[in-house]
Amino acid sequence: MKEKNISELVFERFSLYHRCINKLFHQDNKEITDSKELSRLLNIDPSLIRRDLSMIGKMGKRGMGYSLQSLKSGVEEFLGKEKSWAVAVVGIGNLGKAILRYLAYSHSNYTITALFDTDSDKIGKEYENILIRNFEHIHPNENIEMGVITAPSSVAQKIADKLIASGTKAILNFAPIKLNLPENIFYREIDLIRELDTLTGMLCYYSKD
Amino acid sequence: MKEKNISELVFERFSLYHRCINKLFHQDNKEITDSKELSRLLNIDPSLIRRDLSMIGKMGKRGMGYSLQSLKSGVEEFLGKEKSWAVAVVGIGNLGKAILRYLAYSHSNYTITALFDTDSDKIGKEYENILIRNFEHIHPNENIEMGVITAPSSVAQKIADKLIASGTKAILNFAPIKLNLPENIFYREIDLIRELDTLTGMLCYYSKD
DNA sequence: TTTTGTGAACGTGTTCACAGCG
DNA sequence: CGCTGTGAACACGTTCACAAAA
Repeated sequence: MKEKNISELVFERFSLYHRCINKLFHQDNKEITDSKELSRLLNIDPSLIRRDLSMIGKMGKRGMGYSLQSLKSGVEEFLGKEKSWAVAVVGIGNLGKAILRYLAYSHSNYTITALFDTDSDKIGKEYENILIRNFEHIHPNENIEMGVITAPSSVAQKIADKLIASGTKAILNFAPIKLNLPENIFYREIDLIRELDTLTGMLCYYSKD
Repeated sequence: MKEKNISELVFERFSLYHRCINKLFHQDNKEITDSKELSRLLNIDPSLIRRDLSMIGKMGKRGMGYSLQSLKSGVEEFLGKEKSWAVAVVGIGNLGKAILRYLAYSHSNYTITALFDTDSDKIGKEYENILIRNFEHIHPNENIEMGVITAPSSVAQKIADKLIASGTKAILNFAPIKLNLPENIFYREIDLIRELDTLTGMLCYYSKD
């Protein structure tokens, strides 16, 4: 695909860098930072931070650190934060509403442009001034850039297929089921039970004897 | 702490194994499976599955595969699924409600035993027959085994401190902020913006040229 | 001197390949 | 023979340690 392969872990950390840099710059009114400070704030090894940041160009000045101004713009360019992304939420239960409201009120670069559901009781209603539509009618050229699936597992695959048919290239799935997706779709999943199971598993294993 | 260190990744996969084994056993009424079948269903390399499963004892029969019955009980014991875990949810907004209802209706081994909030408008109300209490009054001996923080970042640290003071040993945090926690607390976090940022970052990076 | 940027070392997690057992 | 269980090889991610630059 491209010159250098970058792992998902790097993008995840960049999201943390982005949040941290913004806090230092806008809240604390700082002008510069260094890998040691970021390390302390994020609990990430300073040399890993330097390695990550060096991927977006030689951002730092030796002996000085990083200019927050230029670091911010570098990171924002890398993460695509200079543009607003059109997000569709499919499944307007409590979780869908939580995400909708969260994105609506925290000023992020994500804009909910469409809501869908499978439930005819919900279809036709509005939520936060956005009409809830039948997910069967997701049509091509919707310009959905990211789809968030918050519907039950039983319909998750159908929803994913519809989204992909409409041109969506990235999916965040909260349904606890393995989706069959083409290779070129970017995909992440969040699975509440898996998180809880991981915690209890560790509790059990590391607590006895 | 113990004889062999097991990575979080292993516990995460065991959660997937658990779900998959239950489907094969109870839904498909199968009696046996093998690493190849599990691999196909979960997209995990069969030798990794065998390695994982071998951690809970020699579960399989060479030439045959695994008895779903005994695999199920082995996995459930490993993940602590034989007992019910007392979960408190702190922050009863849409997200807290989503989790509460999800856990209430999907029969899992997690039971919400307490709800807390910081907002006096919500305190005193009930949700799904559970009283919402002031998080300041989380008291010792609550017997909260896991705490789920769905409150805003600004109060997340205070909540974590209260939970830990009451004896909670595991925390799942949805607030996008680094918590300071003692070493002996098991911790996971879910960060919506980080997930979206990771997707957009990959979209940007791998789509141009 | 301070802090970056990065090759090299290290550690962790996954896959290979096959011996061992049913 | 078929499939598990597992050492050995490999791949990937992180940390070390230091030369280079401000």
